[in-house]
Amino acid sequence: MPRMRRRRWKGGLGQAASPRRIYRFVVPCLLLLLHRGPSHGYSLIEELSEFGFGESPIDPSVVYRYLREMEERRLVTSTWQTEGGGGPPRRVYQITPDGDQYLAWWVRDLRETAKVLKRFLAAYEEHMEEDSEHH
Amino acid sequence: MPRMRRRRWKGGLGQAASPRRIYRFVVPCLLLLLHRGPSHGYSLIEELSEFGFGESPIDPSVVYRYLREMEERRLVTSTWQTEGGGGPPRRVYQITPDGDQYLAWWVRDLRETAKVLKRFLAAYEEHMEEDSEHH
DNA sequence: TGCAACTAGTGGTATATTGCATATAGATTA
DNA sequence: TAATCTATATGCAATATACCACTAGTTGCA
Repeated sequence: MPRMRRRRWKGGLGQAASPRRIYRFVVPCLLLLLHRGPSHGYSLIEELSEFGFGESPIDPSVVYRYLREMEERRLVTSTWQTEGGGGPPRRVYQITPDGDQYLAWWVRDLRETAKVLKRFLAAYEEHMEEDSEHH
Repeated sequence: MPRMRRRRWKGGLGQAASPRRIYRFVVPCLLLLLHRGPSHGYSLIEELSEFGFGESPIDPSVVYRYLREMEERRLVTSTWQTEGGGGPPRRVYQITPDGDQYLAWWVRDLRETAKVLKRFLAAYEEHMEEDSEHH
């Protein structure tokens, strides 16, 4: 995969950055990918596009950092894989039971976040309708 | 309203903090409230609970600071209101056309964010179903 | 009179998160 | 052999956010 171009993060201004609008959203994405099966950093970065990190790609350094952090916290374990597909050695990550639990916690939190968002958008639409009635 | 107790913000760990999981989410909330009509800081803080800032209340200083920032950027204007309901003077904010546009931009972005979230949660559920089938 | 709620701030510190630049190195291909 | 792809990092600075402490004045009530 060719080197991805990164977009500068701008708080509220400029272009949309939807997946990045949520704090640490990469973390549950990585955990879900790993729940589906062991994988290594570089491949995870590609797989992340599934969750919207395609349009505004995430910096690889962020991914590698989170993976190391998760390993420290025992959410994942890793082993080096040298032989096999060729290419430089890869660090292959695997999710742990702690990681499973943490993922479940994230899902609960994101469901709440989704509700909050939905409520806001509904309030916006409702207000705008009323507003246009007495234009 | 009695003084609100604040909960400590913890990146990913600990209790949920759903509305705060979204970057600067207070900003569009304030703009929507002001789009419904002029209001002052203290009252806006209370009204924010409508958007989920009730369970994990936001620090008033954050709100006041955003209001000033928005005024600098001409998204809102303010006037002092001394007479009327009594009590100390209030700075009453009103949204500008620029503020309207900015709110609309936010809504577009949040709709994207909502989609991303929905996609993630769907992927989680789908995977978990499959997973439990070959338990 | 004194306290609580109303109202609007400022200042400062600590921590989190991200973005960018850069280093390193094996493998493949032109 | 040079470029490019694969792969994994680290360090640093900019930005964001949270939280705490403090000031300062008004009104109403027990």
